[in-house]
Amino acid sequence: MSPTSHTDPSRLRIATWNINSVRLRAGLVETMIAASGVDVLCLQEIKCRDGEFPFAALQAAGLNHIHVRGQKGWHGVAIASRVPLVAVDGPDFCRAGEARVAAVRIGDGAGPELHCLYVPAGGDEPDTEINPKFAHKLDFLDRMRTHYRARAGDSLIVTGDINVAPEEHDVWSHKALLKVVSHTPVETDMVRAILAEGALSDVARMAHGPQIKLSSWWSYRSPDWQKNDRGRRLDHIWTGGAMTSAVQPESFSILRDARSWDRPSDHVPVWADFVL
DNA sequence: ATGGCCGCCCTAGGCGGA
Repeated sequence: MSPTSHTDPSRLRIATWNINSVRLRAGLVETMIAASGVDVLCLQEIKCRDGEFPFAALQAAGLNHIHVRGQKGWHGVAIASRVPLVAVDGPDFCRAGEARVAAVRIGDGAGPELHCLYVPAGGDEPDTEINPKFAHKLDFLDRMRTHYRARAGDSLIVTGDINVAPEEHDVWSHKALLKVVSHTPVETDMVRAILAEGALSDVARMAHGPQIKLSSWWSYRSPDWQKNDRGRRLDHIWTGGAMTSAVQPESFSILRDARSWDRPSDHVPVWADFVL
């Protein structure tokens, strides 16, 4: 099992998890909070309206401050926290007007800014001429690039389901996935540019270097996800400015066990600790 | 690589996920 709750009040454990319906999996969210000792939880694909969010379940688990950006049936993101949050206007990355960005300041308003993102998956064909979903994904990523470039040096924590596995060892087979949406060169180059121009650090690779295989998502279609272990690292925690020295890379964790829970999400939780 | 699965919706096949 993974590290459990910690006692240092200045240390915040911040997690991201694509939950694939928060109403269906409110119980798993409670289990995850207990298993991880998480203080701030960023959720994607909540698949509900704001008022349908399972506030009581998260509050029962101690996350009393909740910011929801929902929509009916699809997409939707939320941030739930043990410490106070101040909601801020999130950057406008989505030209389709979908609920894919939630943004807060952690604490009383002077704390770092935290972004919870759900980047469009992009459909099947990695060709903007024939696949509008892929064009939408690239547009979303390009808006991210422009935004984070302008904010290089700011105190930022950027989390979420980025839907891109940017490095060779972020997929089970680099060669096999070069033409598969999530690992095509146009996408991986874009993510590298966002990180470089925004002076953002990828906490997973701060912790593990470039050579270790890491995954946070395994397809539902696999008859046995563990047997072939054909995963991809789609879920990310990036730091900017002072947050790059505030993060404790050795705390970085992927809760792989969660993929074997009863009726699991196809993504598992990812977290890291921050000393603020 | 594929599609084997999964969850949503004015309940049933279509859409989206990645």
